[in-house]
This record gives sequence, C-alpha cells and structure tokens, in this order.
Amino acid sequence: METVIRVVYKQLYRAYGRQHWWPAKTAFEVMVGAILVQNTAWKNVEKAMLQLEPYLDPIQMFHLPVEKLEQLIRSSGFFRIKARRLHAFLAWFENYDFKMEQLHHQDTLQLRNQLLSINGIGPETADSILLYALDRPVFVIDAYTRRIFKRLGFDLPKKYQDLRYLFETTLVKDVQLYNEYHALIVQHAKVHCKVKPICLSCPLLDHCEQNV
DNA sequence: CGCCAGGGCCATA
DNA sequence: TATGGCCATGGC
Repeated sequence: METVIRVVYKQLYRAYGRQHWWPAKTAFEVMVGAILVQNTAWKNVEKAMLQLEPYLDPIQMFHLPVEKLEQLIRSSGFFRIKARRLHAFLAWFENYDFKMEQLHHQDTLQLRNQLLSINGIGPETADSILLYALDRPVFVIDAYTRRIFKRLGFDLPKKYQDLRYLFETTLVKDVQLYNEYHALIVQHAKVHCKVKPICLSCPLLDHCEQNV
C-alpha cells in the first residue's frame, strides 16, 4: 500500500506535471474558496469569486450584510449555508485581527482544532486551508483520493484521520509534495475516472484492476 | 434532460 | 458508529 501511494504520485506527476495550486491570488482568497468549493464544481466558485472581488478583504467581507453576501456567492450553490459558514469563519478570523501574520504564529494542531470547531468547516476544508493558505504540511483527503485508490483495488481506511495519517506517514512531511499530490489527484479526476471507470489512456492503467 | 460537483451538519437507530 | 436527508447552482 505504501509503495502504491508513492508510485501513484510519480505516475500522476509524469502525466500532468506541476499544478501550481491553489488557483487564487492571496491566502485569504484560498480560504474563501475552500469554503465555497464544498461539494461544488470549481467553475461555479470562479463566478462567485468574481462577484466577491470588490470585497476580497476579511474586514470588508465580515461587515457585509449576510443577505448581500448570499447574493454575491449565489452561483457557488448552497449559498445561504455557505454565506453563514463564511461569516462564521470570519468571526473566528477576527480573533486574529484578520491578519494572516497572526495566524502564522499559531501552532498547526491548534489551528486545525479551531477550524474544525467552526460550524461548516469539516476535515477537508480545514486541511485545505492549512495546506494551501497557511503552508502547513497537512495532506488533504477528498472523495477523489478514496475513489482513485478504490479503483486501484485497495481498501483504504474509512475514517478521515486514519487515511490522512496513512498518507502523511508514507510520504515525506513536505508542504510542496502534499500540495502537488492533492492537486494532481483532482486534475486526474477531471480527466479520468469521472463516471466511467474504464479509461485506456489512464496514466494509472497498469495499476487499475478495472482495466485489467 | 438528468446527473453531479475539490462537504458538512444534523436527526435517527 | 453509520446511514440518510438536506442544502442549490450551473456545466455538461
């Protein structure tokens, strides 16, 4: 299993190359995007981010009326819930004076627990923020990760923490590596393994039991 | 047209 | 602990 995790990374990197994620200008945008993209196509998030552009500042966004915020992020779906989640996140960020620098002083585990305590931020969103906005060595697990390895015929741990632990102990503890790997998994999912499991051009073909 | 996206919460059993 | 309903828009 551990070997496969490393091999899959090599294969994906060879097939798709460097991904340079997260697609956002600032760390704050990354955090906002991480919430908006929950169970949503990134395309829809892009439109919302465009609407949000004049308010892409934590203080301004926090003081936005929730109804206004709802309309701005409408295209990202679940807009009422997500507006609340964004606001809850910003209320937490206020504890750090809305400053990224303050966040950087905080311990990773502390940050993770705090993020998870915010209503609307679960494991994947928290870890996405930690990895892609705060450059912490945290491996992000998503549905694609489970799907890909399941297709390869492996029985992964069901619990999020266990699966994350597996990746983090198998791979070198490196921010750039975790960043690339998760990005590659998402990129791969966009091209292959979407609905039909059979893909002859799949870079993981040799390992995929569906194709044998 | 119907399906489903880079989840998470909450109510049940 | 483990399912199931729910949230909602837009691309394909």
